[in-house]
Amino acid sequence: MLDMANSFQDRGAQRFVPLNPSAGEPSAPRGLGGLAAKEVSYDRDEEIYGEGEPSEYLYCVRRGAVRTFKLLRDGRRQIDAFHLPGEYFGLSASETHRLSAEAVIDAKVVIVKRRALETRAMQEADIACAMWRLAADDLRNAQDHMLLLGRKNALERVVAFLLDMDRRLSVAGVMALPMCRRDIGDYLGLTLETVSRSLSALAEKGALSFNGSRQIILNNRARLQAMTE
Amino acid sequence: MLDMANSFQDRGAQRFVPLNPSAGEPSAPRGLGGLAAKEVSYDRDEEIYGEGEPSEYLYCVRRGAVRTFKLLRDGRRQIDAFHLPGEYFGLSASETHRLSAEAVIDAKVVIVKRRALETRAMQEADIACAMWRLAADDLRNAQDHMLLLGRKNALERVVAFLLDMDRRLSVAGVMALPMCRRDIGDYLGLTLETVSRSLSALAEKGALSFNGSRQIILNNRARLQAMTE
DNA sequence: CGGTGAATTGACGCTGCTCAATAGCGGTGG
DNA sequence: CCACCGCTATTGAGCAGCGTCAATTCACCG
Repeated sequence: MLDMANSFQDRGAQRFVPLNPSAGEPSAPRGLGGLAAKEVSYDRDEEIYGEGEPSEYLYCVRRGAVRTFKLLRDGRRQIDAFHLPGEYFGLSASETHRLSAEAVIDAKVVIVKRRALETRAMQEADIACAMWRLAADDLRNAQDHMLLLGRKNALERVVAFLLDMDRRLSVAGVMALPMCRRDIGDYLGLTLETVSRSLSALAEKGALSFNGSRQIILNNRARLQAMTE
Repeated sequence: MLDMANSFQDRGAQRFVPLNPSAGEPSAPRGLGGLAAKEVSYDRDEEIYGEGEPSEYLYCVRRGAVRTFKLLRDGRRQIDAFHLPGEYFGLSASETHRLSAEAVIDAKVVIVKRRALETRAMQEADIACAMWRLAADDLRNAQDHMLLLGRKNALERVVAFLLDMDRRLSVAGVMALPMCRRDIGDYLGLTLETVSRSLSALAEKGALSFNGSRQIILNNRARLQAMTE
């Protein structure tokens, strides 16, 4: 069960709040505060929900990766966030989704009925506080990302992305990106070509090493960090 | 007192959630859920709080306008949001502010101690839900703004800004902008010159009329709306 | 009126986009 | 096992939209 002891303390990224700490159960995990949960699988590029649809669940990524995004009528896409194992998404305060969600690669997610969550939240302040924290964590990420989209140049954006992904999914110093260059571009407000060129430039400078186009090793995190501030 | 009856219904923008519906009281308004509140005044461009400082209050704009923003080391600025009368800001889930806040013009704000709010929230789910809604509304705005910053061109950005401001502060079809072109640019991820040029182009096309550089009348809202979708 | 900060407008240049060609990589089947 | 195919990524050339720098002009206030 979700640890509520410090609901108001600064606790860092949401992914460290386990939906189901006794992980590994195949299906019907106990879920948030004992609420019924269900596991669902999605294929690569499969839609999880669409913008405008009723918002019925809170989702937690178990395996794979998910992108949430918005589209303009002519097809321009802005990816809001990538959601990796352990992270929550899809809980909206409005009745309908304000974003669409798709699996970046084959993914498993755990879902909890929003209605049940809200009912519990009206009774138990702990649950309501946890929901507040989820929204607040998303908001913080969004604020950082607005600075990136509004004021950083291409290289700074790519470096920020790499450092974020490195922190969230590196194993033994190697990150295996689940998403393609177009996804990265649509997240960073760039084209896939500009992303590719920026990565090549960083590799050229020795700031990173490739192990195939999606496996990347950062060679000097502190120096990269200084490039985005 | 904040209406809690429909805490989980889709209720639109946060500014319609009155902190103190019996407005007009000069000082010490009753505030959120009966919590002690205090009124504070700030001069134009005065700092309300800085990024990194402890987050101690929830703020509600009573008069004037407030900008919240982030800075890069070299001075590039991204304005996160403008906060107009009736709107809340400054409540962070973390212990420290992730944004800075300044008065755009002379402003009065009502403040409520965060500690008191959180104490109440742990007891009353209503309060916690209201806090969730505040964060969720901010998040929704941030998501829309990321699409704007990442994928819209200069003209589309300026049109989106005008429609938003028109909705939030127009009186009898006329909006009196409290902020300068630089503020608008830093909000839209543009330079002040590009903002000025876009406004001139719109006036040239007859889409809007000026009454001095900061008083603007939109002439065809539906057509403008179609330009940003 | 005159002064000061804000806004407009112009000329020019650069960053990142567009369009296009090529190279790499992973999966599939002969 | 390797040849092939399709998708992804890289790289190049040219261009355009927005930024930069600079010169006026405008609006507000003493």
